[in-house]
Amino acid sequence: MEQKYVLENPNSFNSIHIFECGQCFRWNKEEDNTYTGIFKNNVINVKEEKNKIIFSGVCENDIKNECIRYFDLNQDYEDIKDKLSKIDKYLANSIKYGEGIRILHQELWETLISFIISANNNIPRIKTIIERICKQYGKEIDFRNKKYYTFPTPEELSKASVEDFRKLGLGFRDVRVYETVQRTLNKEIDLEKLKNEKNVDILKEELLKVPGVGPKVADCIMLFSLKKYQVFPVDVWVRRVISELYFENEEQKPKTIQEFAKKQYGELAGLAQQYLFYWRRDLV
DNA sequence: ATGCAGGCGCGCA
DNA sequence: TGCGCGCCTGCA
Repeated sequence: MEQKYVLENPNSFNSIHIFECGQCFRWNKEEDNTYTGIFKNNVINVKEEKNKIIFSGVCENDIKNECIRYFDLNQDYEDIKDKLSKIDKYLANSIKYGEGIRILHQELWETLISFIISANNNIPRIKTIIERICKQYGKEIDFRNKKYYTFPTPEELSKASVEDFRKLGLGFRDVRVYETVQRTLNKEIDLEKLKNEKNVDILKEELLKVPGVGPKVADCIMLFSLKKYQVFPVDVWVRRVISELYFENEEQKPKTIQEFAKKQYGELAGLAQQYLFYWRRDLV
């Protein structure tokens, strides 16, 4: 049965900015320019109308609570943008460009596997691979005469062999994902412990032990799932944009970029990263 | 066709 | 500790 939640007078909410800024892989644009996506066991359609956002879909629990958490609706993005815009004109400019960005609160397990798959990969292919995994191992949910598939739990994914992953197109990431599933099942990787770890340095150290998780992937997981707004993932685009804007286009090392970001943007560096990334990647 | 895409893991100094 | 290199795959 379909549920509905209407957010009145939203601020800082733009579907394109949110779903196309590179943080998520399972939201797709519909013919009518709304977006439909799936998180946990929820299939949600997001529709923007004048002065309101309409969330509708099939939800295990209360759709309002699910959306408030997932879309970070209790966070004051106007305040965040004000603070960041004062830092420098480049950031202010990119914030104007991606004013409706929000950092989604995505499930740790899905984020972990998705970003292991993202390594040395491109977004269309990442999305295709994830859809294949979900269709093969997730649970089916019907919504408006279409079938959607949940992201498989560790138990569900444990049915896949390395060869199965290879057939789904993971390439050399097959062993990494397989190993991660196994280690999660035997509790060598403890998802709950990771969720509860407050210290970002310890958290990163733990994430780096996971096969297929290097510095960049670990940062993405911390920002996109564990709400660590201070971490600043450095991918090729961020490296490019920071080098161009602040280092006279001289390509800097990731380490230099991170040190710079911490100094320049402080505790909200991760948010700054999203605005800069979205702005720069959209230029091409 | 060859290079490249939101890196990682390995081997070597 | 820090570097260089190879890697599945699909697409331009």
